[in-house]
Amino acid sequence: MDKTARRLQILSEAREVFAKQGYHASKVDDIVAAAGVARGTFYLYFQDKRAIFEEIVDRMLTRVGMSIVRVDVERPVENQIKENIRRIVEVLLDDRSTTRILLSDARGVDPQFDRKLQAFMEEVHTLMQGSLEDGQQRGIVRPGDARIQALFAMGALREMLFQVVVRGWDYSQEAIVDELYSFLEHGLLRV
Amino acid sequence: MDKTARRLQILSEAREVFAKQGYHASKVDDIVAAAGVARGTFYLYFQDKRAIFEEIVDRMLTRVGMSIVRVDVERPVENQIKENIRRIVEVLLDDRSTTRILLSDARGVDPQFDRKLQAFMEEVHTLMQGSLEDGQQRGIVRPGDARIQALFAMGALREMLFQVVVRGWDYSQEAIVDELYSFLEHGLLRV
Amino acid sequence: MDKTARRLQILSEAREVFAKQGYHASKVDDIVAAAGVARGTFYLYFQDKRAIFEEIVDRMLTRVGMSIVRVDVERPVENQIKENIRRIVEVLLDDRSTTRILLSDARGVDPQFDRKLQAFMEEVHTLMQGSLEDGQQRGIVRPGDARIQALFAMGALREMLFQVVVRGWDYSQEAIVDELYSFLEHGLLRV
Amino acid sequence: MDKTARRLQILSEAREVFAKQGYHASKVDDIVAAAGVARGTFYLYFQDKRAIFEEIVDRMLTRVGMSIVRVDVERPVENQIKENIRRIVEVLLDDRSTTRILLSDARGVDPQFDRKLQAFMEEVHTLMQGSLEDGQQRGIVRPGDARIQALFAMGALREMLFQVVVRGWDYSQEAIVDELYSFLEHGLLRV
DNA sequence: AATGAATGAGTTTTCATTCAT
DNA sequence: AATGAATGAAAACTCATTCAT
Repeated sequence: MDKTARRLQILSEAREVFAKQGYHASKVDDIVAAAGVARGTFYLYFQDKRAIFEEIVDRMLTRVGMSIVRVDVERPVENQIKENIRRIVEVLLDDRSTTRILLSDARGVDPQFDRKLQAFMEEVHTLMQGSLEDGQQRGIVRPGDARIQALFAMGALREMLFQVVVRGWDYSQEAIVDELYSFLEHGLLRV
Repeated sequence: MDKTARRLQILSEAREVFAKQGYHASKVDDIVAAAGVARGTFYLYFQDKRAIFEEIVDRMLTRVGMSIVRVDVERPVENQIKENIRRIVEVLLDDRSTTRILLSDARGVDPQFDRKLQAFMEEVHTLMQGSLEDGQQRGIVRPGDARIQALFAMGALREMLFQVVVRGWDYSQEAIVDELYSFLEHGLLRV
Repeated sequence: MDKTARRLQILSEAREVFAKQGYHASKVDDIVAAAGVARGTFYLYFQDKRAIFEEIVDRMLTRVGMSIVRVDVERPVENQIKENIRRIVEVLLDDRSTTRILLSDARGVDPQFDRKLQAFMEEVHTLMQGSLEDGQQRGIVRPGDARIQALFAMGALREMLFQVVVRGWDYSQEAIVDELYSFLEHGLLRV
Repeated sequence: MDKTARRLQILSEAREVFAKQGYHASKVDDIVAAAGVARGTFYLYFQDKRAIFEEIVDRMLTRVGMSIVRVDVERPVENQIKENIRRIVEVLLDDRSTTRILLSDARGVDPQFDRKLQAFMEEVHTLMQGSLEDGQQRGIVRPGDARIQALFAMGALREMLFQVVVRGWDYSQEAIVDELYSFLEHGLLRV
């Protein structure tokens, strides 16, 4: 087994351990036991427990970040928004363990890590807010505080994914996207 | 200082410590230092670190739980929903430290605690889902999967409170309720 | 046993352990076993192993430093030099364990510690060199490179104390001082 | 590269590493990195870390030992003493890295090694003491405790070499020998 | 009731050494 | 002979909890 494969293997086992027990309850011993390697081997590939956790999360953040495409206001916006949601959901569902980590151990690992995560969320939020403001000018998005609109959309998505990934709700990617989009479209009250 | 007062004082200081640093980063030392009592004294009033954390959260969960009033389908529903949101937000904003704890250390304290928190959220969720289903039958709530509608509403509220309480966004209780209600009412796309 | 006493006790036991085994071979476990306390207790009083070692050495360096009195060139110099040697020897023989540490583990503990020790030795050296240069001007000290003269004197003293303290040579303080002084006075060849 | 050359190369690189960082701070990793060989290769040539260190020191001790010539009391003694000093200094300055090791990591590597070093020093010391006692009988050396005279001479030499090799003082071999000899001849006080 | 010194189980981390390739 | 991945024993250090005063 070459270095890269071994590294990925440990990373992958660590992901499962973190997903199952959470960051603090996961001991390096649990990880190496899961990976079937000696304790020292772990430190051959990763600086420490925090580093491997960070790498797991970073990889996912990068993938999520890349899945988001800036909305082109020259073209129809609705579909682009829906596509963005679809891609984000796809990436997150593709690696449910990491998504579980992301949604559960979001805070409390350590202050520096908290800041990094917050920065990412703010970046996504800003991106989304921009799209919504564009949409408002073009009359596609309802007027109002776009910052909050973006926030609510993220909250709804987050909660949905949490249920699916952590609680095991059985919804397909398409169903999730449709439900979310429909919610964003009409709200829930008829009035 | 009598027993009850001393107990509350430690509880209160612990709340601040947990709110600021999170559960794991908060050491019993930090708590007793903040409360100005000896380490041993802490254990006269609380079983252990987990117990005081749980009590802080439990009290809040109880208050939130009590603030929710079952929607009476015989009377106009909209206002009752809005009132429920208003009361929940009021309770949560009234004790921002605990709310911060609730929204940050949601998981990872220990498996038993995680389950308790989950149970509460599910209870609220079920309650809300019931109201929405009532509303759907009475034509007030848009048709659709009420379970998901409830979820989205909770996610939006949760995210909003997180920003206000953790990130320091400056919104009044009234503004929060209005924004949320308006979002629930119309969604964000105009279409 | 109050905090100060306990601290001193651990310090004292650590001194013996370091003196007997050297810094690197001395484990924190050895120290706490010698002191008859639990491992955690050690860390209650000292930051870490390096800190207690440094404190032991620092205390001695301070005492040695204070035992050195600047030579007053207005008064007869010989006696003052002899008195300085006497006092240094007295301090060092008074705590043979620490002296053993000082002469054995002089280097290799860690770079920062090495620098501190070197700085002290240079200070003593400079002081001595100054005295010798005064002495040369007053015709009491043989002409020559005072820097080297000071160095040789220190080397001779160091070696003598090493034998007495580490190898167990049986010389009284007075004998040591006399032998050293006599050596400084006449050298060893008759020519 | 044949076995002997490879062995010498590793030995030589290890010497530099030990000289720079001291025994304990030098990791096998540092040595193999410096030598440009794989970790396993190191163990093909040397039993363990202690063995290579010991060999480096042993070689030097052998050379120093061989450089010392027993003083022939039938011939003029002074020159023979000076020649001995000269040769010792020559050998030690010829390999400054090892000399640095010898003067710095004098103790603390491990008990057995400490004993070996001590044995060597005692041998040299005994040799020198013998010469001085001869010299005393022939009226060339000042009367007194020859054991201590030998010790002081060694201390002075040791300190001088330490400054030159570790602190970088710039003295030629000849200057070192002259200064030391002159010190041994007259001491430093005029009286 | 209160104190705070003491405890020691539990974790992380390092690094000399081995061994399959 | 050489490699370097893997090993695991050995240390250091933390901190929730206890208990004698």
